[in-house]
Amino acid sequence: MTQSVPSDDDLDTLVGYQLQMARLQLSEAAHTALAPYGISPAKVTALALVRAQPGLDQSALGRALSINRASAMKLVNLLEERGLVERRPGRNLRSHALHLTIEGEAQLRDMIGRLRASEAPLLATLSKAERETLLRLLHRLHAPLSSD
Amino acid sequence: MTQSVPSDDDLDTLVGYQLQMARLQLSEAAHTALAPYGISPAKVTALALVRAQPGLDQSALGRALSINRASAMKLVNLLEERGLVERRPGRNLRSHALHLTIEGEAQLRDMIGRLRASEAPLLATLSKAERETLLRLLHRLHAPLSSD
DNA sequence: TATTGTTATACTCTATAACTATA
DNA sequence: TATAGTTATAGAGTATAACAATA
Repeated sequence: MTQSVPSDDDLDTLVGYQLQMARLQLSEAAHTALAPYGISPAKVTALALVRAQPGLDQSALGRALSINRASAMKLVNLLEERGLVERRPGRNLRSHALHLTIEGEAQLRDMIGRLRASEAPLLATLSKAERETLLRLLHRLHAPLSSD
Repeated sequence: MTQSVPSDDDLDTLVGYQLQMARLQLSEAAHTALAPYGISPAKVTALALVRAQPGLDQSALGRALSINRASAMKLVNLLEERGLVERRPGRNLRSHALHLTIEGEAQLRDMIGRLRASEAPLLATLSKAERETLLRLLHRLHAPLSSD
């Protein structure tokens, strides 16, 4: 049982480091949970964004995911090939409006359920109140302007 | 101002999702902060692990970073080429003991300082107490057996 | 001029598989 | 037999650069 002495060059007090370590802890379980769909957690995020903002275009999707247009293009191609997303005529002649298919809606719900079940045992180390605090603080970190 | 209604198929209440979104928020600043060194945050983590556990071998480093032996090999090759890490004779004839060089020690301290400065403005949305709570909860998530 | 989609190409990170040497 | 290092190869994810069509 050692007494930790926080220091200025200590990695443990960097939020970015702790985020990455915690994410590693959950990511293996997440990939396993999604194995039946052969899809990555990041693609589930993309599907959820399309569901939350039906009709958004590829460039907007890319910006929300912090990837560029070309990468968003490849992502949408894959999701469309699998029948989860469709490109409809957009606001104007050069953009596409992205929408989930019926199949995409159904699969997304199941994927999210699997993800939730996969992280439950790893969160057992925290109380319900602590889990809620963690979610709230993380949310404020990436959505500082959100009011809810 | 919308009232959020938490639902079972809501991505916002997945810890893994919130971790990834918060990490994205910090990662651009982190890469910029490390640009003078042309090194990624993950490599800084590797250096910090070697500093914390001098003499550990490549396989152990890989396990700590959740990457396999072959990937750890390439990582150590790069860090050695840059003169930050050295391979010394290990416990036995088939393993190497990894150590930071003097230059590695110095650069690591500066890298961590840069990372700390880079995340400060992004953490301004949280109070000091909230930042400490966040660090503590994240730490417990990935180090559930740690006693300090 | 600026934006959207598209394509081609390249880079980073990681994995798998196979091999050698050592334990 | 099992483990540590090594090498070659492949896949995922992303970026840059260039172009066409449209705003």
